[in-house]
Amino acid sequence: MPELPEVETVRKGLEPLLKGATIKTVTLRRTGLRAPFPAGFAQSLEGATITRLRRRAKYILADLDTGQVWLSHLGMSGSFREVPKGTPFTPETHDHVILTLESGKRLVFNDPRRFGQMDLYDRDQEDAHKALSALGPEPLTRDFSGLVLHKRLLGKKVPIKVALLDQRVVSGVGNIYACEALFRAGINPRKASGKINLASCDDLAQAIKDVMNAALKSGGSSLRNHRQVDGKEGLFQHHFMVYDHAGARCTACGCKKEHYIKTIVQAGRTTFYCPEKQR
DNA sequence: CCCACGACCTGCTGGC
DNA sequence: TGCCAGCAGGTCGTGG
Repeated sequence: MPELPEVETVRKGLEPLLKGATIKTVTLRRTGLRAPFPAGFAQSLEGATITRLRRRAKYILADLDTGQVWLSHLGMSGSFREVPKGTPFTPETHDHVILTLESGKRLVFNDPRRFGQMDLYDRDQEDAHKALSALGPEPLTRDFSGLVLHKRLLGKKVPIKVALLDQRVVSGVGNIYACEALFRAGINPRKASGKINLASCDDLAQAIKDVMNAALKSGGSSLRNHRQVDGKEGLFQHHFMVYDHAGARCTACGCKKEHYIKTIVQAGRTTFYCPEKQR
């Protein structure tokens, strides 16, 4: 469940549980996810108190009172769930990391595909962390605008859809919101990113902000039964205009002609778009 | 540097 | 009904 709105929803869901919480024990049920857990991972978390929960791009960052930061990425299929105090706990399939807090509550990380990531680094070295150092601007801040996007796309030949998935261009956008934003901005996903003029970049940057803000209000999108920390599902999937709508009549674009949402594959990912609106 | 492509995993769906 | 190819919200490394 992992683009910016989903990750931010997870962060918010974790906050009441984790902020100020002290980690009592950590159980690792395998040696790593996509990459091995860092040396001394469990021991470094044990006894630490979480002072703050942040998000950068699709990463959840937990500041510890030890000066370290606990980094998590959900990959394609990762999720956190809370197990209340006193509830008997037996691990389910793909429960890989279990934190028991001093409060008696538990936090479980489950990830069937194991594309997720967990790491630990020193807070004062944050700029040097490989996953974070090259990230582009946060789309929901003032650091991101049509002008900024335009500059970042200059000279690029990759299709705009592919550029939006590049976390160095703008961070936190994934396949769903790339498709939805391009639709809203009326931009053809195949268009060479370096050839998009400033006015269109303005539209696109605004579309990214709009669609992500709308998704955040709905608690993100829940595909394939994915749930948030509290067990509820996000609702934004009901507001998709193109994503997952292949073959459906395009109604949202407002033009009167009868036409349909098409798919193409770009950089190995399915792009959904309306050939009429996105010329 | 830039870009295309495969690899990493498991689970679900749709077509035969 | 059962089986299997194909596909899934992401990143990273390796080539040319």
